[in-house]
Amino acid sequence: MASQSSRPALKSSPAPTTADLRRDNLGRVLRLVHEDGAMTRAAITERLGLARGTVGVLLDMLVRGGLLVERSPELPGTRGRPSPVFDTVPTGATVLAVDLAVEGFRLAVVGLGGRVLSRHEWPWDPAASTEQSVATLVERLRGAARRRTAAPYQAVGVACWGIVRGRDGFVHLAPNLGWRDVALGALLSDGLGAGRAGAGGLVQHVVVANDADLGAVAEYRRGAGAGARRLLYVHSDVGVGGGIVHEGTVLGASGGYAGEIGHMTVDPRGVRCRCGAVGCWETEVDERALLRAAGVPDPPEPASLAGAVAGVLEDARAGRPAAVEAVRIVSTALGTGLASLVHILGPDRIVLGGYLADLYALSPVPTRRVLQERGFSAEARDVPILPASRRADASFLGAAEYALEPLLSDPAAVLRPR
Amino acid sequence: MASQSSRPALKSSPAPTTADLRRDNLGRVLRLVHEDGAMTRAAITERLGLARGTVGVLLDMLVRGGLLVERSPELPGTRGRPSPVFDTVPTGATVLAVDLAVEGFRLAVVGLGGRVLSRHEWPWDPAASTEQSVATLVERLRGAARRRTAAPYQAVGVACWGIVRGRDGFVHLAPNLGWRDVALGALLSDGLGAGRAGAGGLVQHVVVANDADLGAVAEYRRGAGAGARRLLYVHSDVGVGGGIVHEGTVLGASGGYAGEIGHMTVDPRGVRCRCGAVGCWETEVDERALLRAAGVPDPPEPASLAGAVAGVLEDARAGRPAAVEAVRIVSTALGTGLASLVHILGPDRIVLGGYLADLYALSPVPTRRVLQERGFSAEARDVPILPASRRADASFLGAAEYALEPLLSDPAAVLRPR
DNA sequence: GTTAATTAATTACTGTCGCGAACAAATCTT
DNA sequence: AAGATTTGTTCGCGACAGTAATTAATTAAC
Repeated sequence: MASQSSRPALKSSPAPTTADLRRDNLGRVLRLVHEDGAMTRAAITERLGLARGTVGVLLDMLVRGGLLVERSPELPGTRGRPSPVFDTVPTGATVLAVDLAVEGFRLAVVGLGGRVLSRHEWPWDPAASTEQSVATLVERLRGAARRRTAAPYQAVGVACWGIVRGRDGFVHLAPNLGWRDVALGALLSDGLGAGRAGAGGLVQHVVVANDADLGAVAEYRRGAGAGARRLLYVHSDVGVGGGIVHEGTVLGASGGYAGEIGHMTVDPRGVRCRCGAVGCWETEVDERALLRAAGVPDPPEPASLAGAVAGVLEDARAGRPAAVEAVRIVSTALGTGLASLVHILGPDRIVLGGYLADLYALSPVPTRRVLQERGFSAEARDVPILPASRRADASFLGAAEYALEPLLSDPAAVLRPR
Repeated sequence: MASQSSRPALKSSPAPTTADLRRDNLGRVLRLVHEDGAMTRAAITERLGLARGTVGVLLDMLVRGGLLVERSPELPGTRGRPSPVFDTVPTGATVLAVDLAVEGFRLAVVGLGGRVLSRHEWPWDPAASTEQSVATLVERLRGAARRRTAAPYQAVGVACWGIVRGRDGFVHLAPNLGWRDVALGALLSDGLGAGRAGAGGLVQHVVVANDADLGAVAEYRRGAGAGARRLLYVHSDVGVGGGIVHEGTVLGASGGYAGEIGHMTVDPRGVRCRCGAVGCWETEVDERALLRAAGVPDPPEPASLAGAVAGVLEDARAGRPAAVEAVRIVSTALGTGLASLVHILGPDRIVLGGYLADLYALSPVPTRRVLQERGFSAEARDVPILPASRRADASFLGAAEYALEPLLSDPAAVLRPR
C-alpha cells in the first residue's frame, strides 16, 4: 500500500490567463490603498511597478465601482504637478465583524480601509439554547446588514474562541460559550443569504475563524507583525491560541484546525488539560497557570480571572517573592514552548497577545534565556518578540480583514453584477 | 453555502505583467511534463486550461530550447487524429545531486524528468580538514559538471544532514561530518562559478539544504506525499529531522533554519540531547532512544547502529518482551510529537522516513492511539500516516528537484542567453 | 513677473499574450 | 469511400502593458 498510489488525482492548478492578470492587478491596487491609506497615482505606480496607463485604468474602474474616491491633493508643498490622491470609500465595502465573548457578542461595522464605522454589543440570553443564541446572532446581523445594503460589498467575519474549522466555519468546540459541533458558518451563510445576490442575499460572504488566527491576521496587517515574513502570533488569557502567517498566507485557516499551539505536549507528567490530554502547553502558560504557580485560588467567576491575574502581575512588579517566582516559572514555560515553535516554524517575528504581552513586558528575561539556550542560530536566538499592538481590537480587525479578502483579491467580481 | 473558500494572498508588492504571465505558463508546461511524464498537447491543454494555440507556442519554445522532445504517438488505438507526445530531454537539464554521508559523499547526476543518469561515490579522506574536504567536493563536482556542459541548465543540489540555513546554504552544524559554520553554499557557488554564464561558469545554480527538508520535497513530488495539500515529513535514524511542505512550498528552506522538529521540547525532565538542551523529541524517538529503551548498549561504531536497531525491531516482531516494550514506548513518543505537530500545522498527510517507517509498520497502534486521544477533529485524529516510498533516494531526489526549481519556474531565463 | 525646471497625468501607438473560431490533418467507424 | 472524431494550426480579436510624446500644474530662479 505504499508507492505510486494511482495517479496524481490532484488537478494541476489552472494556468493564469490575461483575465486573471487584470483581476490580480485590480485587486492589488485596491489592497494597496486599503492597507497603506490614501495615495497618489504616482505612488501606486511606483509601488506596484506597473505602467502609468495601466494604473490609471485600474483606478478608474475602482472609482467607478464606488470603492475608491479621488480627492484633490492637500497643500502641494513639493514642486512639480500636484497629484490627486485616491482613498478608500469606507462605506463602499463593509464588514460586520463579530466577536463572540462569554457575556455577549460584540459587533463592529468596519469599512474599507479599516475604519470602524460603528460598534454594538448585545448580551447573551443565559437561558437560551445554542440554536436560539445563533438565531439571535443571525437576527442582529440581519438588522445591521439591512442598514447598509447600498455598499457594493458586504461581508460577515466572526471571531470565535475555540476550535474552528477554517474551511467552512464549523465550530467544533467553543468552551466559553458551551457550544459544540455548531455549523456556525453554514448557519450564518444561510441566515444572511451569503452569495445570493438578488433574492434575500444581504451579504456576499461569511467567514468564521479562530480568534487567534484572526488576531494573527490583524497584527500582520495593521499591527506589530506588519512586514514580517513569517509571523508567529501567540495569544493567551484562558487557554493559549496561536496563528501563523507564512509569506502572507494564514497557516491553518484554510483547511483544518491547525494553529492549536496551546495543545502541544510539553510535559508528559504535567497537568491535565481541559482538552482531556495531559501536559499541554497551555496548562503551563495561560492565566490559570500563573494563578496556580502563585498559589492564588482560581476565582469562581470567569469574569474576575483577569483581575486576579493583574493582581499577581502587580505583586510581582512590587517584588513579592511568591508572585515573582510564579512569573518566572510561567515565563520560562513560555520560552520553552516558543523555542519549540521557533525550531518548527522559524518565524522572524513573534507577537504576544492577551495577558502574555503584560507578562513578557514585566519579565522578558526567563523567556529570552530559554530561546538563547535552545536556539541553533542567531536568527532563532534573537527572534524579536513584540507585544501585540492591537490588543483590544485584534479579533475584530482580523475578522474584518479576513472577510474583506474576497473583495481584495477580486474586486471586479463584486463590481460586475451591478 | 460555499462561502468561506477564500485563499488569502495578503501580499502586495510585485504586480504581475504579461511577461510574468508567459514565464509562468512556460514554467507550468515544463513542470507538468517533468512531474507527470510524457503527454500529448491535448492532455497538457486540458490539464492547464489554456487555449490550444497557447500550448502549441509554449511547447515550441521548450522544444527549441532543448528541454522537451516531440515523439511520434505510440500505437493510436483510439480514433481521432493521433497526437504526438512531448517528453523531457533528460540531458536537457541536469542536476548534480549530492548526499553528504559519514563515510563519504554520493553524487548522482539527475536529468530533467527525474531520471538518474549516473551515480558515483567517493570516500572522505579521514585526515582531511573541513576546508580540504570541501575542496575535494568542489573538485569532483567540477569534473562531473564539465562532462555535461552541453545542457542548457545545470545545477547542484546538496543534501546535508544537520542544521542548514536554506537562504544561502550556510551549514551551521553537521554533526556526522564534524562541520561547524561552513559557508558551503557560497563555497560551492564560487568554486563552480554559479551564475557566471560565460567565464568559468559551470553551473547555473547551487542549493544546499537540510536533508529532511529535501526528503520532504522528494516525497511530495514523487513519493508517498504526492498530492498532499500540507505534508509533514518526519525522518529519523540518528536524530529526527522534518520537513513541511505547505501548498507546494517548503516551510523551512526559504529563510532560516525551520524544520528542526527533532528539537521541540517534550519533557522537561527528559534526557539531555546532543544539542545541549533537555527533553528534545529526538531523544525519545530516534534510533538510540529505541536502543536505550530496549536496554541494548549503544554500539561504539556509528555504522553498526542500524544493525542494532534492526535487531531490536526483529526481536519485537518475534515477541521478545523487552523489545516489544521498547517499541511501544518509542511509538508512543512518536505519537505524542506527531500530535503536537498536527495541532500546530494541521497536515493532511504524514510521511515517515528512515527507521520510523519500519517502526510504524511494525507497531502503528501506540502512535495512532495518541493521535486519536489528542486530536480535536476527525481530520486530526485520522491523518493518514504513510511510510516514505523513496527511502534510499529521498535526499538525492529532493536535492535534484529543489535544484531544478529555478528552471521550472522560469525556463525562458535559462533558454534566452543561448 | 517671466522663464525654466520639475513632477504628474493623459493620450496615442506598439507589441505581446491568450482566446476562440475556422480550417486542416490523421485516424477510426460504418 | 464517406462521415465521425479528435487533434493541431492559423489567424483575427480583444485585453493588457510598455513607451514616448504631449499637456498640466506647481516651484525655483532670474
